[in-house]
Amino acid sequence: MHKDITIYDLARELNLSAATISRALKDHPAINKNTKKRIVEKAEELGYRSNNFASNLRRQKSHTIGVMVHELNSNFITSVLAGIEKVTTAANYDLIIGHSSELFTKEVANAHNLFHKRVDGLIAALAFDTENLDHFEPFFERHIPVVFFDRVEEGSKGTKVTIDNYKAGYEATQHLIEQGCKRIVHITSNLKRNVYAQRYNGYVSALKDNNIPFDESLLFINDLKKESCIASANQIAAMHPLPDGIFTTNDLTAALCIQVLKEKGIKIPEDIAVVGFNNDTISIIIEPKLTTVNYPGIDIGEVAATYLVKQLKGGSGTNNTNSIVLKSELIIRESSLKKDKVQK
Amino acid sequence: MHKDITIYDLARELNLSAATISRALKDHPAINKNTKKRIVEKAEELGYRSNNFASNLRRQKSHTIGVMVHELNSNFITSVLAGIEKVTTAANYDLIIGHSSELFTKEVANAHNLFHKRVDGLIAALAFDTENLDHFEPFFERHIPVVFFDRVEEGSKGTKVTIDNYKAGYEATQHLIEQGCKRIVHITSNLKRNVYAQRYNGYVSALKDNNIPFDESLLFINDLKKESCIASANQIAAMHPLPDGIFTTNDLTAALCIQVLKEKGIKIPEDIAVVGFNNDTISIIIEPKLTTVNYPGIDIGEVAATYLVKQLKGGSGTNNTNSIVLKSELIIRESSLKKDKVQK
DNA sequence: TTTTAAATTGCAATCGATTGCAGAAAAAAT
DNA sequence: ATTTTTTCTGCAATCGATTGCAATTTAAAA
Repeated sequence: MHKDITIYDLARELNLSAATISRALKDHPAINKNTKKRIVEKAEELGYRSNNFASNLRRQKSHTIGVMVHELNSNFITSVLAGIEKVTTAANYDLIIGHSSELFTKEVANAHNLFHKRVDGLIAALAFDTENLDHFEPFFERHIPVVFFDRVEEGSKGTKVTIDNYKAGYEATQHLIEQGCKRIVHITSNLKRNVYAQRYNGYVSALKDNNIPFDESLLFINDLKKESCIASANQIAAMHPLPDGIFTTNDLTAALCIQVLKEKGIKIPEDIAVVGFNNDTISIIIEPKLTTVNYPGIDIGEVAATYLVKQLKGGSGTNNTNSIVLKSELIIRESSLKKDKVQK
Repeated sequence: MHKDITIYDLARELNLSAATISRALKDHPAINKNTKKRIVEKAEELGYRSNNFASNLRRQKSHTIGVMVHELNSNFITSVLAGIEKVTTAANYDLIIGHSSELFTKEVANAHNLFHKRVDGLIAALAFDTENLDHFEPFFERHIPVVFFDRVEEGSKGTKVTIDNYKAGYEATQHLIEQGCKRIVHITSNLKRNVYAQRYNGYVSALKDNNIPFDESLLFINDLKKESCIASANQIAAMHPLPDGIFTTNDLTAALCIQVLKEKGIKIPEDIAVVGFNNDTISIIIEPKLTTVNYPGIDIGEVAATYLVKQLKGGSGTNNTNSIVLKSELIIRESSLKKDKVQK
């Protein structure tokens, strides 16, 4: 059985004090260069690994950032994680990732767990059915900085990093209108979630600005699960007159709609033009390729992490309630082009 | 600023010793029931949270399991994670997830990090281009149990949880042959990785058993990146005579092939039947829907975690080199059905 | 009532790294 | 040669929970 080497072992070997070892290993300026070198070499030789628990206990810092996401299986989320990782790695923070599978209860459990783990800061996107932010209170109380992204609660404490979902929704709808659509379905979800609410608002505004009356029967709100989306698609296919455009709040929904509608002999985009949201992989697999809103996950992650790290290092006022809005863009592909031909 | 409550605070409040508090909170049998109740209530009241660092330091255990995966954005991996999570949560272990983005260097860094974090055990799938397992040596040396899944190194130490990739490859190929295919392409990757090698072996065996000569020009080995797969698909489309079947080692590759081939006017499955691997979401989005091998991620995760937890609790010999093989199955959809009509 | 056994609780050391302060040694200034 | 600085190192307490062993109290047995 391997025995772990501690700074005391190194101290004994080198006839120095543990204090000196400790300082040398963190490159403390007060330690002589030669001494430092000897220590580092010895540590290497004996395979020393510092004990985080001891260090964290003493310093009352975990040097760890908690990340709470609702799912892992989307381009968007993995991109966000990549962005976060890039920044936190550079800043020498560790990550603990918890995912809620879109369940409020699990989100609460994750929050408790990360709190218990004493993360120094938190980056979080809310679950689908999160009803309140009570589980974040312990963090707020102790001034542990929290940065929300994507799914955000408007009035809450903490920093928020989002895109302009209103604008994205407006542009998607406007694009459909420009393609000649007059009866545009919007499939979305729980309007309590900011992302859906704002995209919806954008959709409504675009209609209004183009003098198209809002028709409640064209609004579909479901839980975005596969079965629900297929059901919605079937409903749409059965409508008279048929809608001529669909704007969905994510790509899988759009893809499923396209699939169902095509099976019923409805032509995409000729009969119905479709616009999704997120720019996931399936948007280029589905046929026709999906017009969608590119949601820049990497940037979101980087910005959120950068901001959090800044707060952690700066030790500044942590209860500031900033909002950071990044740019998104409509990517136009075949699924919505009624008029122009696609540029290959 | 909130001050953290410690067992000493509780001890003072209740006129007890810290030892008693500690024991009561972990439900030690030697503590009187009433005392226990008082302590638990007080802890609740004051918002006590135990300090993991102190506990881990003292017990020399992190009560944490490290998970190393190559990617997060596949059905398979997220299913595995779900399976792992289910088991470890029940057994009261925490998880730290590291993903290598398929990079050997990052896998090494993750291993070091998890080692440094002193995980009690490890569950890992190798990265695409992992060349050796030296980075796992520190775990082996210290008898920290390691369970590999999916991407595995045949002769290595540690437990391995896989499916019978040979059989899966054989069945996929056999299915294509039964559909009348004679010139079957296999698109795969680095044959040093067990999963690819075994599927390839299954493919070769099935050909042999059906007296179809192996044709090297039908074997495509690439890095499975989007561009490479598209390139391969283009090559395939240009072949004379055209192949009549394709068996790919993952679903995205299959989907991209279908897309490219369809664009060239090649009919799927009439001209070329296609079988993928994994049963990712895109397999039902692509048109025609993709025949594929269902890779039971949840089961893999559960089995791997269960085995690891057993080792951790049991404290048994940890260097045993077991192999666990789970069942997989071919899911037949439209993309490969040349003969029979699809059952809707 | 005394003795023995069982049930509770406390003492004190331990895990390993960190850090304020003091002290020693070396270098620079007078 | 002495004083003043500067550089470097060590002492010892601290972070909070755990646990072997001893001590005390209470219950059961004799």
